[in-house]
Amino acid sequence: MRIGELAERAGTTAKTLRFYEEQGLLPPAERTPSGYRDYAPETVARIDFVHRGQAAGLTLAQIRQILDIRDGGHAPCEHVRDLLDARLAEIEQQIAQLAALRDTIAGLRNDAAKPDLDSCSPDQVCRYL
Amino acid sequence: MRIGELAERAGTTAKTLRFYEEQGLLPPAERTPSGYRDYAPETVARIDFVHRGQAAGLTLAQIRQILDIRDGGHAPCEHVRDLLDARLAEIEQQIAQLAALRDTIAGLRNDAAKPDLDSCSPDQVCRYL
DNA sequence: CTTGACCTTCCCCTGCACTGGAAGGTCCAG
DNA sequence: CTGGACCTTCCAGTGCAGGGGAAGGTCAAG
Repeated sequence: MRIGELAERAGTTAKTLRFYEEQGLLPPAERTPSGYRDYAPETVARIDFVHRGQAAGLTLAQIRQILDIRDGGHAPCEHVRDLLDARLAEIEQQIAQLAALRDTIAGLRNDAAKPDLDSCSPDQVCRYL
Repeated sequence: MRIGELAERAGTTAKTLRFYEEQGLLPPAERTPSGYRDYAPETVARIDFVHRGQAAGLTLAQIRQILDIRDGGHAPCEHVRDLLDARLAEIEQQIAQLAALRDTIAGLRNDAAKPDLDSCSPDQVCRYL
């Protein structure tokens, strides 16, 4: 299978697949005599795994780590569990930060709606901020 | 006031202030005869405004728009209100996406804890993903 | 007179995950 | 044999908000 077909089957682009190879997410592809990359059908599953990892919010570098462990013949379970736990903690923190930001902005927005603040003071940039 | 002092007073770095000038957030500074930038004390307030805008999650480009309007002699209130409203909507969406991602990951993590999945299947990369 | 702190411009680098485009090679149908 | 679809490598850029560091000018203290 050539790179274009693989890309289509895996729902991505040829450009991205070359990038993945460069980043070590895909092993260097076999080549036809004329130099075209030639992929085994199973490669689709590997790309799907990359996509699932991305859907879980992992970076390509983290996904690469998992694949490296697996390619080394080991089970990456513990590592993956740690990564997922770390992501969970990060996400909770991000949500908390965004919630705080939302409250801040909502407060600014509210203050601005007060009737006694109808005029903009000329010596400040903006009464909203 | 020279750039180093201004940076310290405003809680930032000289490098960043030159960057802000380049980006149009600060007007081109006055220069001493020897070419040093020379700032009026009020400049601190402008930089503080930039920081408040950032704290509200606005990009430098958006903050620049506000400053441009104000520098043009108009009140940027409506524009700022629209920006804040847009930010609020964005934040809500980001929170919702993160919450969904959190649930996804927590689900994966949970599945992995099931006792009947103790062994990693050798034909998949990882049972967690 | 020299040292050291400060300033100037200039260009490149960071992280993340790609994307665009140029110049050229290959393959198959008509 | 020609056209077009596909492939190759390599270089460069995207967005965001700066940071690093070189090469050189300026200023006040000792």
